[in-house]
Amino acid sequence: MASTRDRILDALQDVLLDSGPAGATLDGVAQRAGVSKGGLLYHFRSKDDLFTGLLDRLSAGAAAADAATPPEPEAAARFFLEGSQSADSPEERTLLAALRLLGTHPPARARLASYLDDWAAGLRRTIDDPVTSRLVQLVGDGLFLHALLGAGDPDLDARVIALVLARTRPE
Amino acid sequence: MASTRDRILDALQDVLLDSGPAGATLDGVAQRAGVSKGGLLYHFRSKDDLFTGLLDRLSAGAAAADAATPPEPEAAARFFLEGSQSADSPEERTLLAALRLLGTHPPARARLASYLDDWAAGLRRTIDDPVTSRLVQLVGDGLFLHALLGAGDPDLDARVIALVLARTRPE
DNA sequence: GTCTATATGACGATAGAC
DNA sequence: GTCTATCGTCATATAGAC
Repeated sequence: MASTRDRILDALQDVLLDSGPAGATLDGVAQRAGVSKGGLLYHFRSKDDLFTGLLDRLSAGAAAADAATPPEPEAAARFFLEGSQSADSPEERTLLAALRLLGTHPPARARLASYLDDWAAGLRRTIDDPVTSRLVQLVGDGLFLHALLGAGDPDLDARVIALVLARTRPE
Repeated sequence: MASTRDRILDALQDVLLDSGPAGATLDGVAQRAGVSKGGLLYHFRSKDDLFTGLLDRLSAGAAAADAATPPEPEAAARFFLEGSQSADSPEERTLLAALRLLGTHPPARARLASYLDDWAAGLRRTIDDPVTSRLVQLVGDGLFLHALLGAGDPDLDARVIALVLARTRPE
């Protein structure tokens, strides 16, 4: 059973994803969550507090992603690279929503930087060579940026991924 | 001599870069540009029109970047990768300001996607192998994302860049 | 071309009933 | 715990003088 608090954060994500921070008003979020503005403000004292709640949810997801990273180098790299391309899972939705807070909510920048770093912890742990590990991370983040902007060429990207994965295999 | 119009767009960039979209009010931009709000609205009919003006300036910069790409594959890749790490030039400032419009101004997403694509046109033209060219682009965009969030490890990144550059050299 | 003054509306947050 | 009602503030945009 989802708590009202969680439903409010879900609504905040929805609003951020389809109207951006400009549409993320207390009224708008409350309406989407099916509560009144007063009800919302009982759970989150201010708009800042609401945004902090979303970033906390994001941080919680980072630990889960780290734990889900496979123990084999190539599988870990594939897990990371393929996860960078889409926005299907609930965790990805939270990330995309949080990215929209950049510029609007100053603490978002540092929290997102930590998130990217925590996510790549699984790569550093699994892949011995730090240069290879960083290469995988940078390519993944590049893919993520393109997915964010709705650009990218799936076929070509698949070939780049294959090239990078080859480097994770012992020779 | 900079026109008033240009000075207003400069002011918009300044405001976006240090207060984010929330601080980008007509009053704030006008004050920074040294004109009144009425004066601003003579040059740009609405806030939307003002944002469009910034995105037009960005598009103009993409063509210049393409033209500035060196004709040799490795030099082109180095130009791209090193340009992805910093935010010094006027063009980079325009890009960073435009990125802040994501979420606030819906058309910004597509315009930014085109910009990234136009920027990489120089790579596609110079580097024969499309997979290598795309690899350079993705790593560059990953570096850019990290620079944007203020993260990154310069020494390690330099080693990744060296690795990628090696692939642009004929064997 | 640039200004001042003002109409109009939206947002964040508080107070207090239920 | 959730609601309605309301206050104060600030933003966009218009109108019209200079």
